[in-house]
Amino acid sequence: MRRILHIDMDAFFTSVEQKRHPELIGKPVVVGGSGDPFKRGVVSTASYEARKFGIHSAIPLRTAYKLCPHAIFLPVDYEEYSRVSEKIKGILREFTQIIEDVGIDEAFLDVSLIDRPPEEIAEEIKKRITGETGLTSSIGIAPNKLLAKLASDMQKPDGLTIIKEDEIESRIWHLPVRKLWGVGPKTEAHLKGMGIKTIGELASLPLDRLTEEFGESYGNYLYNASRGIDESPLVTHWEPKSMSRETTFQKDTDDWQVTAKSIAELTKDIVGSMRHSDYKGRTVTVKIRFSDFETHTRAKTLSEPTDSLEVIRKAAFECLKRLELKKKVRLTGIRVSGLERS
DNA sequence: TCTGGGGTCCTATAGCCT
DNA sequence: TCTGAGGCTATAGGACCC
Repeated sequence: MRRILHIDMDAFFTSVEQKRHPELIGKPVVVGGSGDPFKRGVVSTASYEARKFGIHSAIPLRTAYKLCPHAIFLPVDYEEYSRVSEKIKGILREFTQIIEDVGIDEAFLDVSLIDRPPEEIAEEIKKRITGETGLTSSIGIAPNKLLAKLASDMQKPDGLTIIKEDEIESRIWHLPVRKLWGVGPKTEAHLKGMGIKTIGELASLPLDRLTEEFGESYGNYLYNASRGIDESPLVTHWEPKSMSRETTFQKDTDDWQVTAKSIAELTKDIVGSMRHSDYKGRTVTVKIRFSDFETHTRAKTLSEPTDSLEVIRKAAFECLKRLELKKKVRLTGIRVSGLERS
Protein backbone atom coordinates (compact mmCIF):
# COMPACT_ATOMS: atom_id res chain seq x y z
CA MET A 1 0.00 0.00 0.00
CA ARG A 2 1.19 3.53 -0.78
CA ARG A 3 2.12 6.01 1.93
CA ILE A 4 1.37 9.56 0.83
CA LEU A 5 2.07 12.75 2.76
CA HIS A 6 0.27 16.02 2.11
CA ILE A 7 2.12 19.04 3.45
CA ASP A 8 0.10 22.21 3.74
CA MET A 9 1.54 25.44 5.12
CA ASP A 10 -0.63 27.18 7.73
CA ALA A 11 -1.98 30.58 6.59
CA PHE A 12 1.09 30.78 4.39
CA PHE A 13 1.06 34.35 3.06
CA THR A 14 0.16 36.01 6.35
CA SER A 15 2.58 33.78 8.25
CA VAL A 16 5.43 34.89 5.97
CA GLU A 17 4.44 38.51 6.59
CA GLN A 18 4.28 37.98 10.34
CA LYS A 19 7.67 36.32 10.25
CA ARG A 20 9.36 39.28 8.55
CA HIS A 21 7.29 41.88 10.42
CA PRO A 22 7.15 40.46 13.97
CA GLU A 23 5.03 43.39 15.14
CA LEU A 24 2.16 41.79 13.18
CA ILE A 25 2.25 38.59 15.24
CA GLY A 26 -1.00 38.06 17.13
CA LYS A 27 -2.83 40.65 15.01
CA PRO A 28 -5.50 40.23 12.33
CA VAL A 29 -3.57 40.35 9.05
CA VAL A 30 -5.11 40.13 5.60
CA VAL A 31 -3.04 39.59 2.46
CA GLY A 32 -4.72 40.22 -0.87
CA GLY A 33 -4.73 42.27 -4.06
CA SER A 34 -2.90 45.57 -3.86
CA GLY A 35 -3.32 45.66 -0.09
CA ASP A 36 -5.82 48.52 -0.38
CA PRO A 37 -9.19 47.41 1.02
CA PHE A 38 -10.93 50.22 -0.87
CA LYS A 39 -9.82 48.88 -4.23
CA ARG A 40 -11.04 45.85 -6.15
CA GLY A 41 -9.45 42.64 -5.03
CA VAL A 42 -10.03 39.56 -2.89
CA VAL A 43 -8.43 38.03 0.17
CA SER A 44 -5.65 35.56 -0.59
CA THR A 45 -4.93 34.62 3.01
CA ALA A 46 -6.24 35.79 6.39
CA SER A 47 -4.29 35.19 9.60
CA TYR A 48 -6.00 33.05 12.21
CA GLU A 49 -6.67 36.21 14.22
CA ALA A 50 -8.47 37.73 11.20
CA ARG A 51 -10.45 34.52 10.62
CA LYS A 52 -12.15 35.08 13.98
CA PHE A 53 -13.90 38.03 12.34
CA GLY A 54 -15.21 35.85 9.53
CA ILE A 55 -12.53 36.84 7.04
CA HIS A 56 -11.35 34.04 4.77
CA SER A 57 -9.84 33.45 1.34
CA ALA A 58 -11.69 34.69 -1.76
CA ILE A 59 -13.95 37.26 -0.12
CA PRO A 60 -13.71 40.84 -1.46
CA LEU A 61 -11.21 43.06 0.37
CA ARG A 62 -14.00 45.60 0.85
CA THR A 63 -16.05 42.98 2.68
CA ALA A 64 -13.07 42.00 4.80
CA TYR A 65 -12.62 45.63 5.76
CA LYS A 66 -16.23 45.84 6.90
CA LEU A 67 -15.82 42.70 8.99
CA CYS A 68 -12.67 44.02 10.66
CA PRO A 69 -11.68 47.64 9.90
CA HIS A 70 -8.67 47.50 12.20
CA ALA A 71 -7.12 44.52 10.39
CA ILE A 72 -3.77 45.11 8.72
CA PHE A 73 -4.11 44.86 4.94
CA LEU A 74 -1.04 43.94 2.91
CA PRO A 75 -0.41 43.42 -0.81
CA VAL A 76 0.48 39.99 -2.18
CA ASP A 77 4.26 39.69 -2.47
CA TYR A 78 4.63 36.60 -4.67
CA GLU A 79 8.38 36.99 -5.01
CA GLU A 80 8.91 36.71 -1.28
CA TYR A 81 6.44 33.83 -0.85
CA SER A 82 8.06 31.99 -3.76
CA ARG A 83 11.46 32.28 -2.15
CA VAL A 84 10.18 30.83 1.11
CA SER A 85 8.30 28.19 -0.85
CA GLU A 86 11.47 27.15 -2.69
CA LYS A 87 13.25 26.77 0.63
CA ILE A 88 10.47 24.50 1.90
CA LYS A 89 10.37 22.45 -1.31
CA GLY A 90 14.14 22.07 -0.97
CA ILE A 91 13.67 20.55 2.47
CA LEU A 92 11.02 18.17 1.12
CA ARG A 93 13.29 17.10 -1.73
CA GLU A 94 15.84 15.90 0.81
CA PHE A 95 13.35 13.23 1.85
CA THR A 96 12.29 12.04 -1.62
CA GLN A 97 12.26 13.09 -5.25
CA ILE A 98 8.72 11.80 -5.63
CA ILE A 99 7.07 15.14 -5.01
CA GLU A 100 4.04 16.76 -6.54
CA ASP A 101 3.84 20.53 -6.21
CA VAL A 102 0.36 21.85 -5.57
CA GLY A 103 0.69 25.57 -5.85
CA ILE A 104 2.96 27.65 -3.71
CA ASP A 105 2.16 26.29 -0.25
CA GLU A 106 1.28 22.60 -0.68
CA ALA A 107 2.92 19.41 -1.82
CA PHE A 108 2.40 15.66 -1.90
CA LEU A 109 5.23 13.28 -1.07
CA ASP A 110 5.29 9.56 -1.80
CA VAL A 111 7.31 8.00 1.02
CA SER A 112 6.28 4.40 0.28
CA LEU A 113 9.83 3.34 -0.50
CA ILE A 114 11.38 4.97 2.56
CA ASP A 115 12.07 2.44 5.28
CA ARG A 116 10.82 4.57 8.17
CA PRO A 117 7.45 5.12 9.83
CA PRO A 118 5.71 7.92 7.86
CA GLU A 119 4.71 9.74 11.04
CA GLU A 120 8.38 9.93 11.98
CA ILE A 121 9.19 11.42 8.56
CA ALA A 122 6.32 13.89 8.93
CA GLU A 123 7.48 14.99 12.38
CA GLU A 124 10.96 15.56 11.05
CA ILE A 125 9.67 17.55 8.07
CA LYS A 126 7.59 19.76 10.36
CA LYS A 127 10.59 20.39 12.60
CA ARG A 128 12.89 21.17 9.69
CA ILE A 129 10.40 23.61 8.14
CA THR A 130 9.88 25.42 11.43
CA GLY A 131 13.59 25.46 12.17
CA GLU A 132 14.54 26.89 8.80
CA THR A 133 11.63 29.22 8.07
CA GLY A 134 9.94 29.86 11.41
CA LEU A 135 6.62 28.73 9.89
CA THR A 136 4.27 25.92 10.87
CA SER A 137 2.73 23.35 8.60
CA SER A 138 0.04 20.69 8.79
CA ILE A 139 0.64 17.23 7.42
CA GLY A 140 -1.76 14.46 6.47
CA ILE A 141 -0.68 10.84 6.03
CA ALA A 142 -2.82 8.36 4.11
CA PRO A 143 -2.78 5.64 1.45
CA ASN A 144 -3.58 8.15 -1.35
CA LYS A 145 -3.60 11.84 -2.25
CA LEU A 146 -7.33 12.36 -1.73
CA LEU A 147 -7.21 11.12 1.87
CA ALA A 148 -3.85 12.72 2.66
CA LYS A 149 -5.32 16.08 1.68
CA LEU A 150 -8.40 15.52 3.81
CA ALA A 151 -6.14 14.50 6.69
CA SER A 152 -3.87 17.56 6.53
CA ASP A 153 -6.96 19.75 6.87
CA MET A 154 -8.28 18.00 9.98
CA GLN A 155 -6.06 19.49 12.70
CA LYS A 156 -4.88 22.83 11.39
CA PRO A 157 -2.74 24.63 12.35
CA ASP A 158 0.44 22.71 13.15
CA GLY A 159 -1.33 19.36 12.84
CA LEU A 160 -0.26 15.83 12.03
CA THR A 161 -3.10 13.49 11.07
CA ILE A 162 -3.02 9.90 9.91
CA ILE A 163 -5.84 8.13 8.11
CA LYS A 164 -5.38 4.38 7.88
CA GLU A 165 -7.07 2.26 5.23
CA ASP A 166 -9.38 0.50 7.70
CA GLU A 167 -10.63 3.76 9.21
CA ILE A 168 -11.72 5.57 6.04
CA GLU A 169 -15.43 5.39 6.78
CA SER A 170 -15.16 6.33 10.45
CA ARG A 171 -12.91 9.29 9.67
CA ILE A 172 -14.45 10.83 6.55
CA TRP A 173 -18.08 9.81 6.22
CA HIS A 174 -19.30 12.36 8.77
CA LEU A 175 -17.58 15.22 6.91
CA PRO A 176 -19.53 17.60 4.62
CA VAL A 177 -19.18 16.82 0.88
CA ARG A 178 -17.56 20.22 0.37
CA LYS A 179 -14.42 18.89 2.07
CA LEU A 180 -13.80 16.56 -0.87
CA TRP A 181 -11.30 17.82 -3.42
CA GLY A 182 -13.25 18.66 -6.59
CA VAL A 183 -16.53 19.46 -4.85
CA GLY A 184 -17.13 23.20 -5.03
CA PRO A 185 -20.13 25.44 -4.31
CA LYS A 186 -22.11 24.31 -7.39
CA THR A 187 -21.80 20.60 -6.73
CA GLU A 188 -22.43 21.12 -3.03
CA ALA A 189 -25.71 22.89 -3.85
CA HIS A 190 -26.65 20.23 -6.42
CA LEU A 191 -26.08 17.48 -3.85
CA LYS A 192 -27.94 19.41 -1.17
CA GLY A 193 -30.89 19.50 -3.55
CA MET A 194 -30.70 15.70 -3.62
CA GLY A 195 -30.69 15.61 0.17
CA ILE A 196 -26.98 14.80 0.35
CA LYS A 197 -24.84 16.71 2.82
CA THR A 198 -22.11 14.36 4.03
CA ILE A 199 -19.52 12.21 2.31
CA GLY A 200 -21.18 9.14 3.84
CA GLU A 201 -24.53 10.08 2.33
CA LEU A 202 -22.78 10.55 -1.01
CA ALA A 203 -21.35 7.04 -0.67
CA SER A 204 -24.86 5.66 -0.24
CA LEU A 205 -25.80 6.68 -3.80
CA PRO A 206 -25.53 4.05 -6.54
CA LEU A 207 -23.02 4.69 -9.32
CA ASP A 208 -25.64 5.00 -12.07
CA ARG A 209 -27.45 7.71 -10.13
CA LEU A 210 -24.23 9.71 -9.84
CA THR A 211 -23.31 9.40 -13.53
CA GLU A 212 -26.89 10.36 -14.40
CA GLU A 213 -26.68 13.52 -12.32
CA PHE A 214 -23.09 14.54 -12.96
CA GLY A 215 -21.94 12.84 -16.15
CA GLU A 216 -19.73 9.82 -16.72
CA SER A 217 -16.44 11.27 -15.65
CA TYR A 218 -17.38 13.31 -12.61
CA GLY A 219 -20.00 10.77 -11.46
CA ASN A 220 -17.35 8.07 -11.33
CA TYR A 221 -15.01 10.39 -9.53
CA LEU A 222 -17.58 11.17 -6.82
CA TYR A 223 -18.44 7.49 -6.40
CA ASN A 224 -14.82 6.59 -5.72
CA ALA A 225 -13.92 9.71 -3.76
CA SER A 226 -16.76 9.18 -1.28
CA ARG A 227 -15.22 5.75 -0.54
CA GLY A 228 -11.75 7.18 -0.12
CA ILE A 229 -10.63 5.50 -3.34
CA ASP A 230 -8.00 7.36 -5.34
CA GLU A 231 -5.33 5.66 -7.42
CA SER A 232 -4.05 8.84 -9.03
CA PRO A 233 -0.25 8.98 -9.12
CA LEU A 234 1.86 11.90 -8.05
CA VAL A 235 2.64 14.20 -10.96
CA THR A 236 6.34 14.90 -10.54
CA HIS A 237 6.89 16.66 -13.85
CA TRP A 238 4.59 19.16 -15.44
CA GLU A 239 4.60 21.31 -18.57
CA PRO A 240 2.35 24.36 -18.90
CA LYS A 241 -0.56 23.95 -21.32
CA SER A 242 -1.57 27.59 -21.48
CA MET A 243 -0.51 31.00 -20.28
CA SER A 244 -2.90 33.82 -19.51
CA ARG A 245 -3.15 37.35 -18.25
CA GLU A 246 -6.26 39.13 -17.12
CA THR A 247 -7.08 42.35 -15.38
CA THR A 248 -10.10 43.82 -13.67
CA PHE A 249 -10.62 47.56 -14.13
CA GLN A 250 -10.91 49.61 -10.99
CA LYS A 251 -14.06 51.02 -12.60
CA ASP A 252 -16.10 49.32 -15.31
CA THR A 253 -15.62 50.98 -18.68
CA ASP A 254 -17.74 51.56 -21.77
CA ASP A 255 -14.80 53.05 -23.68
CA TRP A 256 -13.68 50.67 -26.43
CA GLN A 257 -10.27 52.37 -26.51
CA VAL A 258 -9.68 51.52 -22.85
CA THR A 259 -10.62 47.89 -23.41
CA ALA A 260 -8.49 47.65 -26.55
CA LYS A 261 -5.49 49.24 -24.85
CA SER A 262 -5.81 46.83 -21.97
CA ILE A 263 -5.84 43.84 -24.35
CA ALA A 264 -2.76 45.24 -26.10
CA GLU A 265 -0.91 45.56 -22.79
CA LEU A 266 -1.85 42.09 -21.62
CA THR A 267 -0.74 40.70 -24.98
CA LYS A 268 2.65 42.39 -24.67
CA ASP A 269 2.99 41.02 -21.16
CA ILE A 270 2.09 37.46 -22.06
CA VAL A 271 4.38 37.40 -25.09
CA GLY A 272 7.15 38.53 -22.76
CA SER A 273 6.43 35.55 -20.51
CA MET A 274 6.27 33.16 -23.45
CA ARG A 275 9.63 34.29 -24.78
CA HIS A 276 11.14 34.26 -21.32
CA SER A 277 10.16 30.63 -20.81
CA ASP A 278 10.75 29.56 -24.45
CA TYR A 279 7.19 28.70 -25.41
CA LYS A 280 5.22 29.30 -28.57
CA GLY A 281 1.45 28.97 -28.72
CA ARG A 282 -1.14 28.32 -31.41
CA THR A 283 -4.51 29.34 -29.97
CA VAL A 284 -5.28 32.85 -28.77
CA THR A 285 -8.37 33.42 -26.62
CA VAL A 286 -9.74 36.79 -25.57
CA LYS A 287 -12.00 37.07 -22.54
CA ILE A 288 -14.38 39.87 -21.64
CA ARG A 289 -16.36 40.07 -18.44
CA PHE A 290 -19.19 42.57 -18.25
CA SER A 291 -20.29 44.52 -15.19
CA ASP A 292 -23.00 41.92 -14.48
CA PHE A 293 -20.28 39.25 -14.43
CA GLU A 294 -21.43 37.68 -17.68
CA THR A 295 -18.28 36.37 -19.32
CA HIS A 296 -17.57 35.71 -22.99
CA THR A 297 -14.59 34.35 -24.87
CA ARG A 298 -13.54 34.25 -28.49
CA ALA A 299 -10.69 32.13 -29.78
CA LYS A 300 -8.57 31.94 -32.90
CA THR A 301 -6.26 29.09 -33.77
CA LEU A 302 -3.28 29.88 -35.95
CA SER A 303 -1.74 27.60 -38.54
CA GLU A 304 1.42 27.22 -36.48
CA PRO A 305 2.70 28.08 -32.98
CA THR A 306 4.17 31.54 -32.59
CA ASP A 307 5.64 33.91 -30.04
CA SER A 308 5.42 36.91 -32.34
CA LEU A 309 3.86 39.93 -30.66
CA GLU A 310 2.46 41.19 -33.97
CA VAL A 311 0.82 37.87 -34.87
CA ILE A 312 -0.65 37.27 -31.41
CA ARG A 313 -1.89 40.84 -31.09
CA LYS A 314 -3.54 40.66 -34.49
CA ALA A 315 -5.30 37.42 -33.50
CA ALA A 316 -6.35 38.96 -30.18
CA PHE A 317 -7.90 41.97 -31.91
CA GLU A 318 -9.73 39.75 -34.39
CA CYS A 319 -11.24 37.97 -31.38
CA LEU A 320 -12.06 41.24 -29.64
CA LYS A 321 -13.88 42.52 -32.74
CA ARG A 322 -16.10 39.44 -32.72
CA LEU A 323 -17.39 40.39 -29.25
CA GLU A 324 -20.28 42.79 -28.99
CA LEU A 325 -19.51 45.23 -26.19
CA LYS A 326 -23.05 46.29 -25.39
CA LYS A 327 -22.50 46.49 -21.64
CA LYS A 328 -19.81 48.03 -19.46
CA VAL A 329 -16.64 45.97 -19.34
CA ARG A 330 -15.27 44.86 -15.99
CA LEU A 331 -12.41 42.57 -17.01
CA THR A 332 -10.29 41.81 -20.01
CA GLY A 333 -8.10 38.77 -20.46
CA ILE A 334 -5.95 36.93 -22.94
CA ARG A 335 -4.84 33.32 -23.03
CA VAL A 336 -2.46 31.50 -25.30
CA SER A 337 -2.80 27.72 -25.41
CA GLY A 338 -1.50 24.90 -27.55
CA LEU A 339 1.95 25.63 -26.13
CA GLU A 340 5.09 24.10 -27.57
CA ARG A 341 8.64 24.51 -26.40
CA SER A 342 10.56 26.61 -28.94
C1' DT B 1 -20.59 48.31 -3.25
C1' DC B 2 -20.18 42.39 -3.91
C1' DT B 3 -17.30 38.70 -6.70
C1' DG B 4 -8.63 38.53 -8.36
C1' DG B 5 -5.52 36.10 -11.18
C1' DG B 6 -3.30 32.03 -13.03
C1' DG B 7 -4.19 27.73 -14.12
C1' DT B 8 -6.58 22.66 -15.39
C1' DC B 9 -10.13 19.76 -16.97
C1' DC B 10 -14.79 18.64 -18.65
C1' DT B 11 -18.95 19.12 -21.58
C1' DA B 12 -21.63 20.42 -25.41
C1' DT B 13 -21.88 21.78 -30.01
C1' DA B 14 -20.60 22.40 -34.72
C1' DG B 15 -18.03 21.57 -38.91
C1' DC B 16 -15.39 18.50 -41.62
C1' DC B 17 -13.90 14.07 -43.17
C1' DT B 18 -14.23 9.11 -44.06
C1' DT C 1 -26.09 9.98 -54.33
C1' DC C 2 -28.00 9.82 -49.90
C1' DT C 3 -27.74 8.82 -45.02
C1' DG C 4 -25.65 7.80 -40.86
C1' DA C 5 -22.09 6.66 -37.60
C1' DG C 6 -17.73 7.98 -35.62
C1' DG C 7 -13.55 10.40 -35.16
C1' DC C 8 -11.22 14.64 -34.92
C1' DT C 9 -10.61 19.55 -34.23
C1' DA C 10 -12.07 24.02 -32.91
C1' DT C 11 -14.90 26.78 -30.09
C1' DA C 12 -17.52 28.49 -25.95
C1' DG C 13 -18.71 28.11 -21.42
C1' DG C 14 -18.33 26.59 -16.74
C1' DA C 15 -16.62 24.30 -12.36
C1' DC C 16 -12.88 23.88 -9.63
C1' DC C 17 -8.18 24.40 -7.56
C1' DC C 18 -4.63 27.48 -4.95
